[in-house]
Amino acid sequence: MRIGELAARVGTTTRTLRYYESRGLLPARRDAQGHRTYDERDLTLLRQIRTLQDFGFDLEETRPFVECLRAGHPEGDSCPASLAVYRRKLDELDALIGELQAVRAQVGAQLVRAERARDELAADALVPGGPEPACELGGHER
Amino acid sequence: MRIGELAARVGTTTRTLRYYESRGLLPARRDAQGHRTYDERDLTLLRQIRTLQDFGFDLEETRPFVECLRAGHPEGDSCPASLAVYRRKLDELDALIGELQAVRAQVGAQLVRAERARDELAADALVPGGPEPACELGGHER
DNA sequence: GTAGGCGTTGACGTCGGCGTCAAGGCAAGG
DNA sequence: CCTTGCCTTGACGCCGACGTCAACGCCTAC
Repeated sequence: MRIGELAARVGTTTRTLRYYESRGLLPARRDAQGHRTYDERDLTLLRQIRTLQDFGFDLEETRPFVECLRAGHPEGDSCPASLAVYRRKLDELDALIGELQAVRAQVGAQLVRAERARDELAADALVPGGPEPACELGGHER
Repeated sequence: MRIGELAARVGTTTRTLRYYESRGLLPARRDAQGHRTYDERDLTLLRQIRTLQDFGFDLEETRPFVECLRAGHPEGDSCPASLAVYRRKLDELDALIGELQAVRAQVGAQLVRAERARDELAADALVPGGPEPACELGGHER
């Protein structure tokens, strides 16, 4: 199988495969014409890389998985180094999610505050007598 | 106030202020020496930018807030355009947090699965008689 | 012969938000 | 006079994961 076919089979581009090779992640054999040649094993390696990439793993973080497969293990995560990457990623994700949730809360609060301020200004404009600055003790209507 | 002092007062760098100016976000007056000159209003604008940046807003997304302040409003989020940015950001954050939680769940599941597979292999190695493939009906000990 | 379709290497572009020089100006202080 | 310290503009570097273009080679089909 040549580079175009492999790329098509995993839904990526030839440029990407050449890039992986330049990073030493997915080296290729060459045929008589100097064309890159891949087999079914490379397909497995590439699928592993792409799956992790889809999860947001850095390319370097996929390396232990690829080496694990290349070492003959049935799964890319059958090796301690891969598990370590999993755990590190989980920590990163937890930290990031926590930060984002904090930011979300802050921005949400800002929006509520700003909308309330806007509505109060609008209400003031509708009442020519001016806004009621505070609510005195006892009933305030009539 | 010149650029170095302003930068120090908000805890950023002169390079950053010049970058903001190049983006048209924070233009500066010039003194007789051609040095950039800022006043307290610029300090307010800059603090608004930095606050939003810390929340993860793109520089372009801070522009409505800055223009709102420059238009004389008391707060950067006193204008509809700013509120729209808030809402868009909340949607983005919700989407992103959701994606990250989904990824977290997937990676967590992978880790559990891989660890279990590893432990089973280890247990097999400890039992020379070989692993018990399945649990037949009835008690299985003694 | 030639056009199409595959492959090759090399090199520059992209995105955002700056960091980091390089080379120079101008003013105050010793 | 010279140093120190602030400022100026201009330009390249960085990060990751490729996209895109250029110029070329080889094989096959018409």
